[in-house]
Amino acid sequence: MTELREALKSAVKELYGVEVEPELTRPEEQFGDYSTNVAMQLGAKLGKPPRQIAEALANKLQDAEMIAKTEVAGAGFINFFLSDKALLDGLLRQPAKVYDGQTVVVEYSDPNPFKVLHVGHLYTSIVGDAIANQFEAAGAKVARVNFGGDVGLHVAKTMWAVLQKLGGESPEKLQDIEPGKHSEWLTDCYVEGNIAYEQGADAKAQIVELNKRIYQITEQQDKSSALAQIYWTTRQWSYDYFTDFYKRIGSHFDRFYPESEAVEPGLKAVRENIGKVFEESEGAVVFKGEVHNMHTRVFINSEGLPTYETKDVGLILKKWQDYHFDRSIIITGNDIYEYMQVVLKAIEQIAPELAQKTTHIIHGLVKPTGGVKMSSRLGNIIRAEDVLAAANEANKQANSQENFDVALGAVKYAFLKNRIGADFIFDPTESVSLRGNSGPYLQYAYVRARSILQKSSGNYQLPTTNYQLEPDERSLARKIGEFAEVIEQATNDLLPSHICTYLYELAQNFNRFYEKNRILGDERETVRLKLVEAYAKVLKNGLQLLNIPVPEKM
RNA sequence: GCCCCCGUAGCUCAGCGGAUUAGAGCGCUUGUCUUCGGAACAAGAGGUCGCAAGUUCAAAUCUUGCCGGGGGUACCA
Repeated sequence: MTELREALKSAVKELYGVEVEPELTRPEEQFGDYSTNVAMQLGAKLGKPPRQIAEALANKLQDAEMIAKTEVAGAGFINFFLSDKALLDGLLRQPAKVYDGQTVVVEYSDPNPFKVLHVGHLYTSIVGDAIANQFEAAGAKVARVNFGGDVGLHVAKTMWAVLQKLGGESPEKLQDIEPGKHSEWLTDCYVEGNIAYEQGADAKAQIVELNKRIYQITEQQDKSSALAQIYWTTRQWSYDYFTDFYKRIGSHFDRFYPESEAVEPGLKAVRENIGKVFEESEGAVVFKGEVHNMHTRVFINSEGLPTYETKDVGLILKKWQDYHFDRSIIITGNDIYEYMQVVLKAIEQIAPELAQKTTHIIHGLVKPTGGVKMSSRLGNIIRAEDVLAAANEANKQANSQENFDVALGAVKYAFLKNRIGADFIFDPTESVSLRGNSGPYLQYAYVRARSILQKSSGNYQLPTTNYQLEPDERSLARKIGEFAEVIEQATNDLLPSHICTYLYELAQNFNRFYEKNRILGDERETVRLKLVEAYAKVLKNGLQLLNIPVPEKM
């Protein structure tokens, strides 16, 4: 509520000659629509009793057009009750475009080619989509990017098993693999290769050797040798599998950065800074973290190959080159927190402004319960698709309907409603319930609101003068009007969960209204329809920001 | 050992410096309505906000220590 904030600022200036940036919060409904604690802050500064200051300010603002009344409470809070007109005017306010004209790069999901997508990837994808959408709503030009290891030990492991299965470097034999089974086949190869690496000394040596050869293939852009043909073909299979999956969950990326592309810029930056930022130790190039109270990490290993650290350095430089971002967000699991701290510290010494513009968001673990299968064959991993399948199945059971939009909405909402950072438990049955705090509940809420509007005459214009809201209408209008602030807060805190909490509270508020008040056919139909319309719009808007499907019918 | 994250009702989680009574969902108890597609609604039981100090006019929220759980700690990512 910028007008109120401005009015408050100038009142403080006029009365006390001080500049303040007053804090406005949403108190409990009984205490008003907005509340401020400026009087307490000023009290300390001016050496006057806070309540006295509060009284003076409240008095001064009493007559503003948007204010119905003011109250002073407690130690010196000022509570503002908005006029009905101000409330209705604010109904469809949109979040402020604080990122207007800025470019924000959001990196998330980051699956490795040649491996399966697991729950963790699903989680970052969902969180990343929501955060990217929020920046867009705040006016930013957003680039959604995805980083993945198309080179490295896991690739060599997979490739080793691929060669075993093909009986040598025979690319033509890849045609025998059924197209629908490509990703599954590769996943099996990875598992086999991994076992071989850990168990057999010969295999291990071969895999290490293969690793170097694959680096060379990407470095020299070799597309013709037999191994290169196998590599590029299977790599493409993997990317196809990702693309299909993202399409299914409604994610899209502007750019995939394969690790192989980050190698060169990364190596260059690290090598140029040996002696300055990095140092040689035991045949490797390392970053000494101890001085910064961090871990020491290897950037170039004793084989002369870049580790993930160097590729991450290269990636940040590449992102900068491609986008000249004002802000860069990286979303990963929290197991990588300290690792990323080291990378960012190293970047800070190479290109300080890039580190300063970068924010690393970490999330916890998803722990699925009841009905989500774990693949023991793949090493007790929970695949992303297994989570979706479980939700779909739960939806069939509970709501006797098959609707992937509902299952997907259920999973997304269940993941997003938790504050990012801590681990949480995912229960498919609960996620899909039409009662309680769930995605389908909100989807259904929207469908029913639309249904009311469709049955109506379509006339929901407000009278232009002398309208007054009844208490229940007022309460609903107040809640609807919070939307923009909630979005702003969520973007500021990088917490989509705020949006979930709000949407659910909004739907509950509507329920209470709907239970007691007739809409269609009532003498107050037009005003009420106006509220329903705004409510439906806000629900849709909010769900879309979360990248949750918004069905018109269920 | 050192470092990071987490610890709020029986369960799953919000709240992350402000309001007499710390919230929601599920589960439990009682009541209401022949429902604009119950997405029900109303009332109730249930909490030493892990423990202990400190900072503050004000602490679940900030600081420190401890306890419990998870993660990281040189050539994996």
